Amino acid sequence: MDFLAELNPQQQSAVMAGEGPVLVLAGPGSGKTRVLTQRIAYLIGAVGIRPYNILAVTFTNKAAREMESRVQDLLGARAHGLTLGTFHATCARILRREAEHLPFKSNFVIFDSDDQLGVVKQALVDLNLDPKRYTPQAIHASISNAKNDLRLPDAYPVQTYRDEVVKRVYTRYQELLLVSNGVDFDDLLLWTAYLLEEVPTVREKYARRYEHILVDEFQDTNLAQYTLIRHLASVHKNIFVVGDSDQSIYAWRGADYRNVMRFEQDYPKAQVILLEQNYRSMQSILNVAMAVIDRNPYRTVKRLFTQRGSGEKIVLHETYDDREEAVYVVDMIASLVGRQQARPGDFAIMYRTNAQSRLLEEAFLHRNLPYKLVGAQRFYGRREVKDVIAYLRLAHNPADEISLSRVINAPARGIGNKSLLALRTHAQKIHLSSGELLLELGQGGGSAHAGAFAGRTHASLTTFGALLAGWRAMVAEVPPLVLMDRILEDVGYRNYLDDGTEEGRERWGNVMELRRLAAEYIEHDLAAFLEDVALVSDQDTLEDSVNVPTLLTLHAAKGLEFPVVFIVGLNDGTLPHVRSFDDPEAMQEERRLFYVGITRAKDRLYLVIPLNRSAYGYSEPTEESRFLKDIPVDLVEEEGQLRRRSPLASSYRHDRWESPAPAATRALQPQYSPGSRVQHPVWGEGMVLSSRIQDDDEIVDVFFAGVGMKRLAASLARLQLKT
DNA sequence: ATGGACAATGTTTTT
DNA sequence: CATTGTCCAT
Repeated sequence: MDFLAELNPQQQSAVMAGEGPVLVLAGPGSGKTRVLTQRIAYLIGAVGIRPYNILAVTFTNKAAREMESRVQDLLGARAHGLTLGTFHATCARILRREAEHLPFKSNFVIFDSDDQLGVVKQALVDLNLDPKRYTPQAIHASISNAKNDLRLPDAYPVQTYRDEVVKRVYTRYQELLLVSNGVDFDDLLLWTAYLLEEVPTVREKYARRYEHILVDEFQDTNLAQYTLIRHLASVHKNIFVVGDSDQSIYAWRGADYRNVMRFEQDYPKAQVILLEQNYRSMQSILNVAMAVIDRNPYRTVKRLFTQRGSGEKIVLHETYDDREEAVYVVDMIASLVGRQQARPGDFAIMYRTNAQSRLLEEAFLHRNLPYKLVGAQRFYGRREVKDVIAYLRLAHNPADEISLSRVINAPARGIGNKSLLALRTHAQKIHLSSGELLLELGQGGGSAHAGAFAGRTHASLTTFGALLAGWRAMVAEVPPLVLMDRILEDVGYRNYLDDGTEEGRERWGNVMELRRLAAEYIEHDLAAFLEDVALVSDQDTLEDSVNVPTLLTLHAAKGLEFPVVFIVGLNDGTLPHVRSFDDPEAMQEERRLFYVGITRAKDRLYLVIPLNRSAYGYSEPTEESRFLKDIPVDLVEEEGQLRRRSPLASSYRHDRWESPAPAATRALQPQYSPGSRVQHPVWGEGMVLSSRIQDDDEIVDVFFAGVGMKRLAASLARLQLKT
């Protein structure tokens, strides 16, 4: 196969590795997607493995699509039958097929994060717990962590009283999901792992089928994912994983890069292949990246090198505040585009938190320049979009209580909280779900339950039930689009949204956008549409055909590359985020996040530091990101000196374990604290108002009676502390 | 049952 | 500050 000639020796040995487990440690830009796709092509084209017997898993749909199209390019129709998809989608498919072994039916719905929060709230209500004391988000995070660790409610470890509470909520939460015939994201993995573990016939079936398994972004797997892969590979043991611990940025979601080490333990005979050559970035960018990541302890050092050339210095730019930062970025882009040094689509602007996109968007809008923003919930999180999806979900699976309560009164049709509660109570009494009871009412079987509801309530419920029954009958007969149109028509959704205001028109526009997406599902049914909609990731919404700058979080940037990258908001508290300060592990992850951002850049990199940051409407001075201090000064070009910069590392040093802590150990402790009394040779006795360490000295503000406030350097002013 | 007004409360990252 | 939720008046 001639395509092998285009690979370097390491890539070749990965692509053509023989049977057995293989671990590929791939630095950024080292062509790992290429290796994965070429290996699939090699297995099919040269080894003669049937596509049907190969499984390749990724984390995002975008990555899956990318691989799919590259495999297509290499093999064309010969690739037909290959299983290639995200972890979640692959698991969903297995679960639908094997539902008979599971506590839900194969038309289960997938609850998104909003729904999940709703279920937690409901569980709190059911258990009479105060949501003020136990915030649903925090409880949900604990539940999610447990699931990622493969712990069902019964096995939830209880050490504190809070654990006890979480355990009860978790139990109720699972009950509620099952009643609705629903699963959450974590369940997709959890149930699949459980299925493969507990049902040997099923495990055998899949493990026999998948002669070769390939896993992308292996460092981001959690225990559930690791376990299910292990089971799937249990017969043939041909498991080929690609990852980079330095790019592990999802620990908060249960990902454990130690799975890389676990892999080496579980498969001691695994071949390990290191890909270090970078095909993406200029050397200057790689040097900065290495300077930053080398400060992390306990890592395999990778020497990133490229043949692309040394490249320009990285630009470090300070601005007065985040407003000005946004203006600077947009101006710079406009000017580079104006001078024809780059195309608008070459730029990406990356930030730590989503909230930071706002000022940037405003700056673009202000200059009337287009941009695109990565973020799915910007669309799928909209009320109107969620409503329409909920209608479809309800038609698909009437047991879905969450969707039911969402749409039963939107638009208002006289079924308020009271009526809904009555419906639920009565349904429970006769062992039906609310949706099933509604259907029964709608199909004319209403008289049997007439006594259960007040006249008006009964009428409204019956009317809605009849609508639902009509949609339900259509589900199997017509494409999703037709059903959707019928629903919109039946409930008068357009009138409900379009109130003549700009906002109303926009909302209806969003519904039409969803309609366009549904229109693509002709071959595939409603179930497929709902599943895809539930499993879209932020990255998936990225449209790369449009030639405009991209705004995205550092997390969303993983796996992407851009000619020119701006990383903004480089101050302590934002890039290492405050919430990571007291946790060394989290701190290391912040550093990796910065590293991921840096290594997205192909040609030029701009690091922007706002000296003041507005939070809650107020502007506050900030310190620059501590990570910047690790960048050797000769690698950067500084701009916008609004204040004296603290020195960057004077040269590149390889003392990875000697953390940049010397600054802290050398740092002086303040000798004077506010309120203490001091004696000055000239001004007499005074009281210390404040004191701070600056450079190598202590600066003390002292108030002297009859003299006023004086600012003194402790080393010069012969102050004496009075006891 | 519905909608408006005010209060509280909160900001990490997302399949 | 901006969103979200809760309470109250219609």
